Amino acid sequence: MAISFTEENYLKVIHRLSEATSEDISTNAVAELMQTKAASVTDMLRKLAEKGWVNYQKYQGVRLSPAGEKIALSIVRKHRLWEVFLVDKMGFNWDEVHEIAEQLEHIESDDLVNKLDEYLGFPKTDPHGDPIPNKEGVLPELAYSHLSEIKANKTCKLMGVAQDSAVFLQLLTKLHLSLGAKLDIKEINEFDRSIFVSINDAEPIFISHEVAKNILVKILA
Amino acid sequence: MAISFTEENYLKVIHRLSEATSEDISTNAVAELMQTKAASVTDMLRKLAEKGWVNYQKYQGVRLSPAGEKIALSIVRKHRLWEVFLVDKMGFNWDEVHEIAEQLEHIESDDLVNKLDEYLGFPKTDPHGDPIPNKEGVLPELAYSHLSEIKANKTCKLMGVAQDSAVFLQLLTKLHLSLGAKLDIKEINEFDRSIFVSINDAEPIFISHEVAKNILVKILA
DNA sequence: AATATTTTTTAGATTAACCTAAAAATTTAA
DNA sequence: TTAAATTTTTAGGTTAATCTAAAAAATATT
Repeated sequence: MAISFTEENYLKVIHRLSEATSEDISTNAVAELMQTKAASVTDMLRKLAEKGWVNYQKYQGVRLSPAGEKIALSIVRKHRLWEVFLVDKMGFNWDEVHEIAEQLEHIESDDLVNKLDEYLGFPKTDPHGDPIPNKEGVLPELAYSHLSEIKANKTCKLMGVAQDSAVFLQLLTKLHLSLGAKLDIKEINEFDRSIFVSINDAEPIFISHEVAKNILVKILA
Repeated sequence: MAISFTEENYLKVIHRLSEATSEDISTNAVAELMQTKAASVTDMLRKLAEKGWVNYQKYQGVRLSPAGEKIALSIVRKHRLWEVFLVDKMGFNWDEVHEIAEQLEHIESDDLVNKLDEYLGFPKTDPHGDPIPNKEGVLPELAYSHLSEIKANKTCKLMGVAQDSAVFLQLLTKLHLSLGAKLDIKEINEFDRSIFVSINDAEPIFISHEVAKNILVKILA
């Protein structure tokens, strides 16, 4: 069935919200991420339900149907593969690729997506550490922790970020925090939960709790 | 000023029609290429004129303004660069790339286009031999002849095609006619202007006038 | 439990891009 | 040079996606 860019974006947003909770997604939550009004969302949810991509009962919130989930995952797959392309092949920085990938994710050609996947060497994650669904829509489950939850004196590896905003990513870059970096938690300050951390064995630096919350790591030791 | 995909497609079509003639372009000609009705075209031409991208007086036909020409050339540039990418990097055949490039040509990022250009080695032509405008919108002028106009006993090189349809390109592939092939015109048949031509010194084959009309060549000797 | 607040939906408009049918202008032909 | 044919435009509608304002339902508070 034909699908518009707008419909794809709604499914993507509902998918994103669903990852964070097992509850039904509220109209307002969708409206906020779609940068539109609740009334517009109501209209669209009815339409998506008619097409069989979401389960929606008025006043009850919405969730993706299996068909809708499949579409959402294919968009996520395309978005993340294009991000890898933009960084690895085009030489963009990780904070520059989101908007372009938002456009590229709507290009329709299964053949192209799979060729791109192969060309990039079947990457498992995008430049922000987010997992890339495979051809069948299966998301590799990467159980990472938030840096803010790690105990002092632990060593871990920076595997991803919980936020793609350019300002956040640019801050990480300024702090020399990039994917794969080795992080030694030297000290956690009780006052505001800020931490001192050594990046790749360099002099420890100071990181706010807010930043640490958005950094995903794998514990090494 | 903001521009929609549809507006971009209209400008592209007007540009294409303008290349073939110095006359103003008729509403019907645009309608046919846009696969829409003349009434819709009239509406759009008025809008494009308001935005300053075309010069249009009712009943007088349309032509691109310098601003419109600039936009059209940037779309052509993107379309052709993406075609090179699809063939050279993704491994598509030349008859498979048009539809995908029709989508990719609307991706908006000057930065990406210029990085892509560099990544591809600043190609001068696309996989069909069509010239690629440079960053400034300047089209390298490639003065090619139609194979149908070449005299017997001449040698030439296949530089491009005058048509991108998949059926035509697939036929060329079956006949072993690909970009760069050396063509020796052995004989032109008076009956229907079909020709016998040897491709890369192989046994001469028979080619219809209709095919020859759509093949662009550079005369070697 | 009744009321107040918040959330969501409905009702009615708007805009872009399209359509059909009819009218007007232009071009072609007798 | 008038009439016929064609092309183009106008007039009036449709659909998708949005909006505002008001009504209805759900949730929270006293």
